[in-house]
Amino acid sequence: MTQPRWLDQTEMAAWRAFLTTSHLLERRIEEQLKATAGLTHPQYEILVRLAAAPGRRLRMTELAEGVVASKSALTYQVGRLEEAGLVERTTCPDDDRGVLAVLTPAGAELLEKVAPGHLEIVREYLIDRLSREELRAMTSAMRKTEAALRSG
Amino acid sequence: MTQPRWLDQTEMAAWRAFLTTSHLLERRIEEQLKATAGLTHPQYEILVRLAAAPGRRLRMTELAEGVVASKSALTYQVGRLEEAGLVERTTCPDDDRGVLAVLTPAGAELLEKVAPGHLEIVREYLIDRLSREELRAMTSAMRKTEAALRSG
DNA sequence: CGATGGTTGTTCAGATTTGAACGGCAACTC
DNA sequence: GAGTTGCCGTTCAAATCTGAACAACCATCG
Repeated sequence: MTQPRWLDQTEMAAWRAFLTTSHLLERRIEEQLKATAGLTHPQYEILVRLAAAPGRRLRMTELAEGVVASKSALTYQVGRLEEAGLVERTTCPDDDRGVLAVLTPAGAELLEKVAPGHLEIVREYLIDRLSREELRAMTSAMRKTEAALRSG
Repeated sequence: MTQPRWLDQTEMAAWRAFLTTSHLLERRIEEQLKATAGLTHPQYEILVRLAAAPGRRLRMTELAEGVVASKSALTYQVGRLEEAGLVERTTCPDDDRGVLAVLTPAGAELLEKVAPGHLEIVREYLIDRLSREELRAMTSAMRKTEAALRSG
């Protein structure tokens, strides 16, 4: 029977600002990617993760955890990217259950073309507006929450 | 022909932490609300906004801006909430085009019942893990971005 | 008043997400 | 090595979101 602990004014302001801003920024990014490259944000993030992975390939499950998507959502999006020739599927040599998503040269090329415009948005609306101190504090805060959510 | 400005390591870490954490937290909140009240997060946010509004009512457009949803998504969700008896629709007295979404007593009651559990999650994973300084910095950062996105 | 342009909310088709159920394979035990 | 348990990715139906098109209404101006 713990007492409900409401958020005080400062805490609530922080939470509402975070919630609203993350949605607004998501919307802006989606708009930019769709206009520039015909990609959704989840699709772009898949390409980014693959590009950064050794051999430009990742197991579906790892990829899903990386981009924070459900297994079925990832299956769907990798299917779209495969149709577009940006990603290929290979069966995992070590584990016949597994599937490796592999970035194709065309995928890598598209990513290189699109990334600058995407990062420009991230800069324009978020990074460039923050002081070094705010940047540091935000990273620290986000990592604490991420760690807590990943472990649960 | 501006040179592409990549993010340095610190900046990229901040962005990735923000992106990942906002998705993880969203997922956790969705899970909690669905299990506790059968509500989606967007639906919960609609109830919150209405509860805080004068007369517990808001124009559809204002509501859509408040919760950061598209017009059609709001139409859909208000429809669900109306079916559940948590919200009612009234034509706006001032403007025959307008529709007022009004929180019903049942909606207010459900919100009071659900809010503590929801806020407990927000505390557990975000607010309570942040120092006062981090909280302040995050609010400041989010507000700058929000202002920039709202004005554009 | 009548015309024009902008706003409001809904509708619709198509795209995407969700979560449960499933078949196939791996790992471990006895 | 047969049995059991669990993981892997996909499939499916249902729910939700998106963006364009639309009808109804407001506001302004001549």
